[in-house]
Amino acid sequence: MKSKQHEAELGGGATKAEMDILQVLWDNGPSTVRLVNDTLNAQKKAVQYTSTLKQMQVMTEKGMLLRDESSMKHIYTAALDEQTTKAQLLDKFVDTMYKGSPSNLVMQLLGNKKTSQAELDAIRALLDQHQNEL
Amino acid sequence: MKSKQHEAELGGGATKAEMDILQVLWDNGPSTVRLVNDTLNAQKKAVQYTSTLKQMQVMTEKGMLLRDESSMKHIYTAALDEQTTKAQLLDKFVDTMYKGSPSNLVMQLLGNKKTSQAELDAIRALLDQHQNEL
DNA sequence: TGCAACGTACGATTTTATTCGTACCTTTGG
DNA sequence: CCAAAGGTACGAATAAAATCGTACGTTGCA
Repeated sequence: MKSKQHEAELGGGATKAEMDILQVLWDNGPSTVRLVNDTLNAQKKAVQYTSTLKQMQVMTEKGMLLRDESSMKHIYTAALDEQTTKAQLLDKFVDTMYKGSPSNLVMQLLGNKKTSQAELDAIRALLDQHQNEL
Repeated sequence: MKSKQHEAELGGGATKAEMDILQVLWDNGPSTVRLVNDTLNAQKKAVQYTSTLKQMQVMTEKGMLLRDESSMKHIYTAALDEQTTKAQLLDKFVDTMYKGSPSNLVMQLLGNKKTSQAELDAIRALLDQHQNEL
């Protein structure tokens, strides 16, 4: 017996290297390892082709990626879409950092010097819009 | 030559175990390893005293914690306060997950089923209040 | 046809992060 | 005085994440 093998992960996991790969797949759509690796390297992340390959194979085993092996050049796709995944991660972030309270996070955001006035206006607009949709 | 020894970390780091310890220190103020360890165990995290000790020693080396060794029972303090640290982590989170745009994060929050109406109201109130303070 | 280019599989290594065991020092009560 | 309780130091064992090297199969084309 192992400990937990896998089970679609995410919601709990996704390491830095994994997120980098997921982001490329979300941005480019279904891709080959070659494309993902080239993209990563173009982004300043020096990494060997086989490292990316291995990483993606592992992610596939974990259920984070789906693989079409009908042709020799396997095509990978992120199992979950960007929004769903990020919503889960944000949720976890809010839980651990802000005791599960989104408003606490916003409070932090407001006090953050780096949040520009334009951003604040945008946030307010979003809130207004959301209000109207109810 | 190593690779980078340390340099006050944070802004880049802080693993799960480290965050747990920091949170205890923020909640309780300067504490002994004993108190931190007891707190962690009370919180369901079963961990040996020496594990917590070692972890805190490593964190001290990294500059994340400050240690007063004037008495035999060393007293540890988080090097950075809670708000500052969390602001940095939030900043990083927004950068990597929302291309640096806080409003994108809020958009996600609004679409998140788990964000209650009460939370939304609270967020609006915060925004109004913030507006008035300008 | 034969070889260079390009792919995948996979074991092994390296690097971090975590957890502990053991040795040894200090304080305190009987 | 000395043993028990409670501290710190530190090497080492585990676990988890990330990176590569090497072996080997497939395809295109000179």
